[in-house]
Amino acid sequence: MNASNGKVPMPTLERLANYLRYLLDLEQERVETISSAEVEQQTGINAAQFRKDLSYFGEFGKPGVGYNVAELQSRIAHILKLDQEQRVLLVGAGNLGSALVGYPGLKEHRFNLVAVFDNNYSKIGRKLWDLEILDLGRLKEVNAVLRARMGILAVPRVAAQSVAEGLVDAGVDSILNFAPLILRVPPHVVVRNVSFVQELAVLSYHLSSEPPQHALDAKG
Amino acid sequence: MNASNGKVPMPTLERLANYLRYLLDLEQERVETISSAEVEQQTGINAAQFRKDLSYFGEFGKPGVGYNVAELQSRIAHILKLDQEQRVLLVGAGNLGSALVGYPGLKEHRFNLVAVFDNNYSKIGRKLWDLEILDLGRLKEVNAVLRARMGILAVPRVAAQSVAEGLVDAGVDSILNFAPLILRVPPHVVVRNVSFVQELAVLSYHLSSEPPQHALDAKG
DNA sequence: TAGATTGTTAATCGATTAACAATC
DNA sequence: TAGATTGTTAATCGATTAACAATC
Repeated sequence: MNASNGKVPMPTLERLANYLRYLLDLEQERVETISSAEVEQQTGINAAQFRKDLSYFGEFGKPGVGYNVAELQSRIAHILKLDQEQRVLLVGAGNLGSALVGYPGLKEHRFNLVAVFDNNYSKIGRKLWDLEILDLGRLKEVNAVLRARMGILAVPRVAAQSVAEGLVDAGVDSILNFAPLILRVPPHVVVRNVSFVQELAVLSYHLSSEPPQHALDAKG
Repeated sequence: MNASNGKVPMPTLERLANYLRYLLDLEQERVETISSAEVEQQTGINAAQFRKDLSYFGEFGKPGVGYNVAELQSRIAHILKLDQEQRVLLVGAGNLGSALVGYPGLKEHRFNLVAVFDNNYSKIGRKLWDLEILDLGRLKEVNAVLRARMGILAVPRVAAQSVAEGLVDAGVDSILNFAPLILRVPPHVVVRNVSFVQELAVLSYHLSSEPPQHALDAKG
C-alpha cells in the first residue's frame, strides 16, 4: 500500500501534491482522461518525470490512452494520506498561527487543527477563530486524548526547540516548523521547515544579475 | 562580486541563509572564530558541504584556523543582498498578508514591505498595521514611484496568476508565491513557492510507516 | 491493425561527500 | 616545526530526462 519497495525521493513526494492540485481542477472541469504530455503542458513538469514519480507507487495509466483523472486523483490522495482526517496541533497563537487556523486549504485537504496552544497567559482561554487557546503546559495531557500525530510550530525562534520537544513528548511525530532554526528531534520524528526569510533571501540573491525592469519599461 | 564563474546550486543558496542565522547567533555570543567542523555540529550540515558552498563565492577561511564569524556573517549577508534594503510589495491583505506584515524577521533582514494591495473595497483605505491598504488597480502607478523589485503573493489561488502578471508589469522580477499553483511568468522573473498544504502532505505521507507513538508511551 | 502512450531501463546531469595537498 | 583546517579535486550518490519495448 506504501511505496512498493524502497524509498521515494523527497522531490517526488513534493510533486505528488502538485499533481493532486491539478487533478482536482481537471475533475471539476469534468476532464476524464489526461496523458503525461498534457500534465507537462499544464504544470511544466517533465512528462517522463511525472511517469517516473508515479512508478514508485504502482501502475496508474493505460498505454495508448492515458490516466483516468478521478482515479489518479484519488490514488494520489490515498498515497499522501489526504483521504483521511489528520489531526494537527498548533503551537503559537500569534499572527502566523491565526492565519493558519483561518486558512481554508487545510480543511479542504482534511487537515484538522484540533487544538491551539500558547504560553502567554493573556492569550490562554481566549479564542482563535473557533478554537480555545490552551495552556502550553497542557500539551501532553490534551494530546493524550486527541492523539494528533502532526504539529505546527509557529512560535518565536527561542521557544521552538523546547516546544518541539514538548510536541514529541506528547506523541507528535511530524512537525511543520516555521521558526528559523534547525530542530533537534529523535530519529523517528519528521520535520519540514518553512522559512520566509530564507525564501526571500534566495530571491534577493537572484536580483543581482537581473536588469532593473523599470529602466526598460518604456511602454505603458 | 557575484558567483565567481558559473551558477550556484539552489540548495547552496538555501543553506547560505541558514549559515547566516547561526553566524548571527555566534556573533551575539561573542564567538570570534569557527571551523567547518563546528558548523556541522551546530547545524547538522556536513562540513565539506559547508566549505563547498562557500567555495562558489571565494575564499573565506584560514587553513589551520577556521572562519572569522563577523567577517563570514557580513560576506554571506552581502552575497544574499541582505546588507541593503530590499523593497517588497505585498498583494493580499488577508490573514496571511497580515501575519507577514507583522513578522519582525523581515525587517531584521532588511526586507522592507513598502506597500500592501488588495482588490476588496471593504479593505482598501483601511490599515494593515502601519500600512494603508491600496487598490490593486494602482499597482503599476504606485510601483513606478516605489520601484520595488520583489513581490509577495498572498491572494487566493484563482486570483494568483493575474496578480502575478500585474506584479511583473509593475516591474517586479522576484515573486514569493503562497498560492498553490505554478505561476506562468516571463523568463527573467524568479518565483519561489511556499505551500502549506504541500508541506503537510509530505509529512502526512511519512506518518504511514511510523508506529503510533502513543502506544509505546508507557513512561509518564 | 495503426497510432498513441504507458512503465521502465539506460544515459545524463547535478549535488553531496570523502580525501588530501596546500597552508596558516 | 607539528597540528589543525582550509579549498578543491575526485568519487559517490541520487535525481532527471531520454529512449523504447510493451500494450491498450
